[in-house]
Amino acid sequence: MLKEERHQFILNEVGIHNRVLLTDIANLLNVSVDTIRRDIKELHNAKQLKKVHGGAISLGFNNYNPTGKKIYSLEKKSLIAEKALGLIKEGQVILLSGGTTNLELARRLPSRMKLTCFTPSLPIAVQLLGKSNIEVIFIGGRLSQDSQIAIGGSAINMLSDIKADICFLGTNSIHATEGLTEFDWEIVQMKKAMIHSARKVVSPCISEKIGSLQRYRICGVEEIDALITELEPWDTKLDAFKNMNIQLL
Amino acid sequence: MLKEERHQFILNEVGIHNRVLLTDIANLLNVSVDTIRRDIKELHNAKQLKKVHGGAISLGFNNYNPTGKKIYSLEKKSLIAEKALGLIKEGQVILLSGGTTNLELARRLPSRMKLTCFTPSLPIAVQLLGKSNIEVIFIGGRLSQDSQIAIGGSAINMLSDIKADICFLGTNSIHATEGLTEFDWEIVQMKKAMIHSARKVVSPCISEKIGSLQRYRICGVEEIDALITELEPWDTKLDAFKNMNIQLL
DNA sequence: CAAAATACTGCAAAAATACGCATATTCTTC
DNA sequence: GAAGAATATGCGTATTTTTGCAGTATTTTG
Repeated sequence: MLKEERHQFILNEVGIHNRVLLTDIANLLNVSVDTIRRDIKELHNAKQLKKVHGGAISLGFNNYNPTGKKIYSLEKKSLIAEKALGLIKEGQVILLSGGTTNLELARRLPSRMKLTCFTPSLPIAVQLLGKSNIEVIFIGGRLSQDSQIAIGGSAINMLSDIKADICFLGTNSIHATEGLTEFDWEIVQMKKAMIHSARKVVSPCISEKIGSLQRYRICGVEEIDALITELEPWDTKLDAFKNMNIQLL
Repeated sequence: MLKEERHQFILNEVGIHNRVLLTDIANLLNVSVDTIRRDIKELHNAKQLKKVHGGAISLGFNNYNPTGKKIYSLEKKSLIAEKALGLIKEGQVILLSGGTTNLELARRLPSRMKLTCFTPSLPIAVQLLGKSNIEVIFIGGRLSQDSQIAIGGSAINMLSDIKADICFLGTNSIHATEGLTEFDWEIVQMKKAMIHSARKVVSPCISEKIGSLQRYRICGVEEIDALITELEPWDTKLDAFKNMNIQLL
């Protein structure tokens, strides 16, 4: 492995987690701690990150994201993505809908776990293609310009041939009694199809979206198996979902 | 093997994998490491890649530059793309295979002409999605990591439902008597299917690729309707194709 | 404060590189 | 064509870079 590659890897990790541990990287890349230490020292001198005792941290966390609001949302999505990772097991077939939360999840999929991923989302496919351990299958069809996912009969048709282990179904709105709703009719059709193409449906959803309502209905809350939010399990926002035979993470 | 060929090969590898190891390339091409070292040094000075200890890495690896892939042979490819544009008419359905030349073509598609584009190529789809006048339909399927296009039965199946007006079929090698050939078997199957999915097949091809030969055959030269190169029509390299009932641009 | 974890230093082996030079190949020029 | 120039390639050797290891110093933590 080239030194340059290690540098890229470290910077990427720092970019995602905002911090890295010396020993973790050394284990991950199968090189000695000293090597990583030297790498981090170089990157520190090049002002690409900040060296600290035991590892390194991102130096531009506040500088990179100008609006404090967005950081917050991104942090939530990171949290959700990390929780979602725990549901995935080696060798599984997973189905990823579009959305930024799922994109965060895709970025974090571990690079040593063999997986098969189906997705109709262009940005997610691009992200996943960068990982050599993941077999990516794109659900083809007409591409929607604003959501960047494939829609239409052809895509739904392709979905009908799939039975994935888990579907991560990003959603715009979730409501305890009204269920999951969407703004776009075509996307609703896609998501309905995706639900039928997986044994287990998990919905990653930041708390802002809880309780909101859109024009069209995808399904009831009882049709999904788990809801992942950034909240702690005892948060009152989740009360409405608590006796609904649905896993809350 | 010519030096230019090696340079192309190296740049291609870097383009695909973002990195190359000196020793790998030397083994692959059966030349000494010194030769490759010198090649990489030249390419480094020409700012086509970045030389590092042990190999080389892509220039745009860490800068977030999704569009500016690589500038290799760009002028030639631009010329070809411009010529290809002349074949496209308002309202047509076009089918674009993968490859950097087609990517250039996609980038140049006029933003006022209504078009429907089918493609199995991830980067091309991303490019086209930016243009609001174009309806993009992605040919889904298993994504090949190297070529970033969808391959396999599912993709070929989807192609069988299409009859486009023109197919722009990028090719790795074209030979007057041996026809179009490819390195990868799966991609050959895709391209065969694409030929059958269009009324007219046009092959954009930079002159370096003329006369070269790969492992597997896609089709004979007589099966394509036009060949677009960056050369002038009277160039002697094209002599072999001149009495073959094929349009030369 | 003491134990554990982490950092630094010097060193040696291995790998990669630079350089000079001999040989082979290609390109000119006549 | 053929001689000569220019370029490209491969090999041996000296030099530099990288990397892991061991010993010692420093920081963290309970």
